[in-house]
Amino acid sequence: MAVLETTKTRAKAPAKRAPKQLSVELPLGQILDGDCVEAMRQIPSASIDLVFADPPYNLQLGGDLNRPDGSHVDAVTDDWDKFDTFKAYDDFTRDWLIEAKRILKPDGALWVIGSYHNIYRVGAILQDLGFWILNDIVWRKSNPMPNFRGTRFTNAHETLLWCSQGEKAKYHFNYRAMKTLNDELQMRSDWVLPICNGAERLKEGGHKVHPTQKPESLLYRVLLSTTEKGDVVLDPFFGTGTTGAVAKRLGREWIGCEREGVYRDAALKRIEKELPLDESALTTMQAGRSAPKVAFGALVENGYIAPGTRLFDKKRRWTATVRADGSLAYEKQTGSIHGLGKELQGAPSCNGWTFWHYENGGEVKPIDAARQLYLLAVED
Amino acid sequence: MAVLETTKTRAKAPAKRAPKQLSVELPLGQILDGDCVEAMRQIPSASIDLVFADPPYNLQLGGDLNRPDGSHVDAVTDDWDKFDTFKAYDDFTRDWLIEAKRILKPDGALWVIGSYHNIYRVGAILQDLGFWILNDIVWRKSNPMPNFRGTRFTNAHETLLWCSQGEKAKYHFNYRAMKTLNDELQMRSDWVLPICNGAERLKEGGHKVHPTQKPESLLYRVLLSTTEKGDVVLDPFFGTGTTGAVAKRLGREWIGCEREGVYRDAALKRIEKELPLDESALTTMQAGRSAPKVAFGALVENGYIAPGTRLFDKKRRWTATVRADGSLAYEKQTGSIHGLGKELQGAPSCNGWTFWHYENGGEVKPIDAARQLYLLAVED
DNA sequence: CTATCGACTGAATCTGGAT
DNA sequence: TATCCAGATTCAGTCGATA
Repeated sequence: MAVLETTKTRAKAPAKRAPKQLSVELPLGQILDGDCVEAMRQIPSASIDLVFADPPYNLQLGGDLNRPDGSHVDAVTDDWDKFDTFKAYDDFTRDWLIEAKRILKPDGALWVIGSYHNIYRVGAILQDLGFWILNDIVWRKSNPMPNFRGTRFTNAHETLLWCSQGEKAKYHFNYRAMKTLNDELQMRSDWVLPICNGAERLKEGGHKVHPTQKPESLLYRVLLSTTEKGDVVLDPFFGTGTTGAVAKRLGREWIGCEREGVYRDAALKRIEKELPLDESALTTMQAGRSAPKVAFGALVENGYIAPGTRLFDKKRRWTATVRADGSLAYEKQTGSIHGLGKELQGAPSCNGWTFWHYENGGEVKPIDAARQLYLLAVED
Repeated sequence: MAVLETTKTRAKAPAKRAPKQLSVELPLGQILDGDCVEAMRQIPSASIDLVFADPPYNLQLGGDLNRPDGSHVDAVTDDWDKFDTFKAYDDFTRDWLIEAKRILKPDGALWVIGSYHNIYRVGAILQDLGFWILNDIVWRKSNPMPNFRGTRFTNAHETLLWCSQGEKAKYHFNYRAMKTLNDELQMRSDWVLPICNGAERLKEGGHKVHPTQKPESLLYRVLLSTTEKGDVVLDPFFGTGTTGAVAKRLGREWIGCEREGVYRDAALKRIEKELPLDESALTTMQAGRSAPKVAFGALVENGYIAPGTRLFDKKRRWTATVRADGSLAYEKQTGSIHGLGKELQGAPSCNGWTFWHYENGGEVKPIDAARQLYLLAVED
């Protein structure tokens, strides 16, 4: 058993919310054998940063399914995916969600993935348990299996739910990292990713080891968006360990629960081979991630904006003067770049970085341009 | 009140399932005043082909929200979207779903649209009531409102559930029309459509009449995919009548329920102005809609494949002869293009159109190529 | 007449730390 | 718990005015 210091410095996690210097033993980098509810009972309360769950889908497939060319579709018919009634599936779902909620930190988060067969039940139950849905994410499959019989729309997506511990609970979202990943546009709730096949798909003797292996790109985005380096991620339905593999690569700690020995063996072998990204790659992500909190005063201190500089709004309705401490003065009013802009406009809020402009070499630029220059210099 | 003959000839509806020559009075082309559950009680059982419902989402919004430029976001704050608890919302949902199920024909279908705030509750409840989810459809908005605070993923989609009356119930799906609409690819479960704005958005004195008016393109696809001309469509949350307008355009009958007089008035005015597509346009759709069950015999009859032509599989394991009635002969075996292909391969099924090939001008082509030529000629 | 620019808007569960 | 205040934050599209 590894020993984990659960208290970490995290941007949005105030010290009062985190357990104080509580050393707890967590089975990091291990796959717990047996039923996931039993396994999770071994985990201390409020010790996990993220739970990612890919529970059985409760697929109610009828007879065999064949493609138009006669070949057989290898459907999910494993015993672990059989539930007699909605009631049985609901009970099962409630049980594991209750344990997941207990082991999560107050600012931890839950992800669940499912299809229309089960996700509506899972979603309603987790809301009943107090989880607060932050987004539902659509994984739009770029290469889904067609509907061979032409009886319905091609089932081309699956759904993920991202939840905090409750309505008022804190949570972590790496907004910048996601925006960067999406070519400087906000990341949307629909993600286009291919299904897991090719070299990534684990096979044994020509057959896929697990019927519903998830693509690593999916876990990559989940972990990058809602965890920090060093966070502990638990997957109650570990399967062949996609969560563990990506966690290891991204420098996150992981714990799995899995009943099937075949899956556990395959997962351990797979994760063993996985190499963590080196520090520099992770740091680059970190830089993209953390908010560039620059005080305007820092620009003045460092000579990017000289005291006495005249700042004005786009329409030059107001012209203010920069003071040595980084505050602005307009007639008798003074304040921060944000506060003064807000006052003058009578607006509920104002982003001073884009509101105020200055002249530089005959060019008019928002002061945000100076901030960018400063950031570039500081990051080197 | 109009009088409707509920028995119609419909491809997949066997006579035994439809009520026998039962004449019932339905308020076609009318908006029923008042609560939708009360209103639906006036509708006879098993008389409606399709229910499309856009219920309140129970958004549970907090305080005000401003855009980064300081402008105010006009949120949905109407009373009709306010529920005290999940329990209250669930009760409301169960009530209208029970009535919807009663008035639907045995082979009728239900569509519901919602967001993550409500759709998981709606989905679980309709499953509990025996509705059978056929697909969940993701409406991916091409122009959603951004997440102004950078706190979550852009909420860029809404979800629709398409359900039959039960696991074994029949339903209608215009596979061909959807495939045609999607450039000859199977229509997928994710639809990219813009939100409703511009000239389509109903306004009164510069303000939107309804806060959540749905785009007509969405209803167009719903009605075209799962109803026939002349079907009766009921919308329990009629609002400003998008369902009615599109139904009228597509030659479907419609019934609405709506409590708010302002919405009712706007809807009636709007639908009044709507013009039905003329018969020829609808017939063209009809042609696209019904399965292109081109009998292989028709190709033979019309000279696209001559009797006596030798057909063979790709690997030329078998070579069969086309007979005058469109059947094939291989040694002592005969059968349809599909049946014989299946027999020879010992496969559970076979698509004869792609299995069998013929030579034409030195080129080897699947007989599906001949079918395409035939379809092109017939459609003119 | 066209091109450009600015204002406006859409089902949104939309901050956080210090006092 | 309530209040205050510093700081951070938007995409696609329509429409009308201006050049």
